[in-house]
Amino acid sequence: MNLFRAFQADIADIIEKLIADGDLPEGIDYAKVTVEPPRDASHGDISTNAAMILAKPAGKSPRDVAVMIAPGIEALDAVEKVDIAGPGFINATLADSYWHARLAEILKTGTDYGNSDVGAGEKINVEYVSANPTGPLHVAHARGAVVGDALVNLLRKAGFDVTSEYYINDAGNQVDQLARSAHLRYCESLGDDIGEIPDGLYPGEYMIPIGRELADTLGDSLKDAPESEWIDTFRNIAIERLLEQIKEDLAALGIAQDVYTSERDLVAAGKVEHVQELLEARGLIYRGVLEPPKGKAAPEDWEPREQTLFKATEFGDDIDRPLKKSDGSWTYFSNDIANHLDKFDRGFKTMIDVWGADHGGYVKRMQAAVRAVTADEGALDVKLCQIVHLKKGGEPFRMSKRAGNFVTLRDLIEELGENGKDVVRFIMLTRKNDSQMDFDLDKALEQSRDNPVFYVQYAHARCHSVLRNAAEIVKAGDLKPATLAKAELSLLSDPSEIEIIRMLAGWPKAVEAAAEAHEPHRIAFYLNDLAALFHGLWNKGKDNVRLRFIDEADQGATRARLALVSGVATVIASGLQVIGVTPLEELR
RNA sequence: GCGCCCGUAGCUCAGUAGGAUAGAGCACAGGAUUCCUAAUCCUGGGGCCGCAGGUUCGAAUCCUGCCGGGCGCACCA
Repeated sequence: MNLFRAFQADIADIIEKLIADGDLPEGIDYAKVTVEPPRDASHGDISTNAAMILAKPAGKSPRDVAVMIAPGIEALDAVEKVDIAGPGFINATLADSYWHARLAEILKTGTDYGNSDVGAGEKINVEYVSANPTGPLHVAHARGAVVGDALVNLLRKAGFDVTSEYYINDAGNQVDQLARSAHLRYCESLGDDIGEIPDGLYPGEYMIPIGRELADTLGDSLKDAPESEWIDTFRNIAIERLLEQIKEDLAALGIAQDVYTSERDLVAAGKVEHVQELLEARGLIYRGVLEPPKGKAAPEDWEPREQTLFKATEFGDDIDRPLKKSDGSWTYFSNDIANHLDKFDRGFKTMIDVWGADHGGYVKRMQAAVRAVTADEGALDVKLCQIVHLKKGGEPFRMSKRAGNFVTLRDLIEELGENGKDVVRFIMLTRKNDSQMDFDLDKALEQSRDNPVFYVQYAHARCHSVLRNAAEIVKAGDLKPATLAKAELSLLSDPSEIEIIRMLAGWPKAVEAAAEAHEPHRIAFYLNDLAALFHGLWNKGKDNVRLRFIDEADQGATRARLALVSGVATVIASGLQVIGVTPLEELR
């Protein structure tokens, strides 16, 4: 349970009572009343803006309103003291016993701590990666993959019913070029000298084994045959093989989407026509000619052409958008509308797409289309992931012979060694998605404060190290969280101990806030802060023997502190689960 | 030329859906190991939150206009 939400409900009750008693006007709006942790810990544990929100409609000063509300808060069991401060904040300090109860709750709940029901089982679709099946994944895809996958975990923890999805762009010109590339490699495998790979085809060496397989299974009969005789087969096989590779790459990051939707299947099933009918029926389609783009970006071959256009401008886009190419075939945009309508038809009113920043110009029109086609019942949120600059020792990093100039995802993970998956996943979440990011391979492997992956893992390992060492004093069976929860937790009274429990108890709120904002990076930052607090407490034990976790002379205090340590380990593990990183119990 | 994103300490970045005296790491200057991993911690200096207006009890956060950087700009995917 998010404790701030609980207090918010308490305060709502207090306000209702004041209304009933005639102290506050009937029908006063207190929806904007919030309960939050104060920025400055010296202001107590929880803080509400209630008095400032209610002052104006109540026709009183914030202070007067605060004076009315404060006694009700003070009467709550958990509250030790209440202050009115600043412009009208009501601050409450909670009793230590309240925090002890939270710690016990954490230990009993385990890594499920932080699970929430704010999602209320609402269905959400998260589409991510969706890379064209024309080559292996590269680093740019890795960020979107991690952000998408962590977002899925996060939303699930917050109580949403999440489906993760990959949209396969297996229709259109580029997969025909893929088929031709495969045919070229097929000919090569049969002994032809193919020379330079022509412009527009895929030159990567990853096409070679596909050509060989086609030669092995199909023989040489299609070598000089007209394209129409082989293109379907070649395209299908090539897509299938590359999709297998992509899935392997994703698996190396610990990712496997629930649903793979094929663009080609959607088209074949007539979904695009369905989109057209729907938009037609709503009067959102017309034949027209677009203005040429202004300024220097105008293409030289531009000429006025009549096209089938969607009235995207009615939904906030800058210009109306073509649904059909000048040759009458569907645009990618049309197919993608069908993709989103299909998701809506499957029951997803909230859809999230994770895209690369180079698709930024596409956001408005897709959101416009989703609104149009769902009659405003569906909503699309797009998370744009900015560029990742890969570095090594401060210098730009390039390698890869496999895929032209790009570093593949596989290269990246291999370069990072046995914990490559965990390192990539954590580092990719150390920036918010729309900030550019430098990813330094050397730093990512460094064992120092500067490397957040290590720093958090170290805190977790340190907890377990303490618990291992404690086994010499406390019976192993008594080290289980459920048993530690029954320790005399009131012995945890030092401010720095309470401070850590306060941080741990803030975990559910952190989860809810991150989930509602669709921002998984917040989890990584929370964990870094928690780790810092724990390392700090650990070191305080150097000067102050009383703060050491293990005290051979005092079994009771030791058990209480071990409960705290176990709670820290639990919450770190819970957070790492969201990020998709395996918590380590030992580092070496 | 238009649209989107970004602009916070010397550097890299957070800033909890508008809250109180704007934070962290790195770097820099000091300090802490008879003691659960010093792989860590503590202390210090450092800021016109790009600029200028506006909205209100209150703005780094919301609105408008500029400045600077990135991305994208019929029918490609």
